[in-house]
Amino acid sequence: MAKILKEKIFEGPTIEVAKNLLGKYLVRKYKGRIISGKITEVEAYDGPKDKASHASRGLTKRNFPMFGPAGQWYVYFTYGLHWMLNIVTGKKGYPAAILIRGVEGINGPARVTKFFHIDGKFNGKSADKKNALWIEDRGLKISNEIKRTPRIGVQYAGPLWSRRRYRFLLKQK
DNA sequence: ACGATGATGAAC
DNA sequence: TTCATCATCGTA
Repeated sequence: MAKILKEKIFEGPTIEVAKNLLGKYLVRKYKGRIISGKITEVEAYDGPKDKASHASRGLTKRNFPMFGPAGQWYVYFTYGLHWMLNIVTGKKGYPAAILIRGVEGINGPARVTKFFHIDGKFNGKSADKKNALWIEDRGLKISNEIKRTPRIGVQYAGPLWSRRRYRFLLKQK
C-alpha cells in the first residue's frame, strides 16, 4: 500500500506539493530500524523572488540544493544548534523547497530532525530508500482538513512575503 | 523575554 | 576579518 514519492511528484507547483505532503509519511531507516511519522505541518519557500527564502539572494554555498532537481533534501544548520529539513521542489534551476515543520506528535522543525536523526549528511541527497530517508503515501485521505497561515519567523522578509500564507497544517480532529 | 551557539553572507 | 543575523527551542 505504501508508495514512495518520486522526483516527478515534487516538480509540480510548490504550493500544491506542500499541501499534498500533509498526511504523507516521513520515513527514516536508522541503525536497522524504521522511524516514521505523519507529516502535519509544512512551509513553502517558492522561487527567487520570495524574500523569506534563502534563495532570494541567489545561489550560494549553503542554498545550492534549492536550485537543483526536485526530490532532493536541503538540510541546513541554524541558530548554532538546529538542523532544518526541506524537500526541494520545482525544476532544476528554479529555487524552491518545502520546510517540514512538524510530524504527528512532534512540533517544530528542529525537533523533527532530532527525532529522525537527520543532519547535514543528507544535504543534496535524493529522497529515496537508498539514502535511508524518504516520504511515502500510505493512502491516507486528508481532504478538507488543511489550515493555511503565514510562515513562522520570517518578519525580516517584509510585509508582502511575511504575510503570505505559505504555511500549511492539518487541523486537529 | 531571552540566551545558547555557530555558520552564513555582506560589508569593510 | 569582522559583524549582524538567523525558516529555533527551552527555560523563566
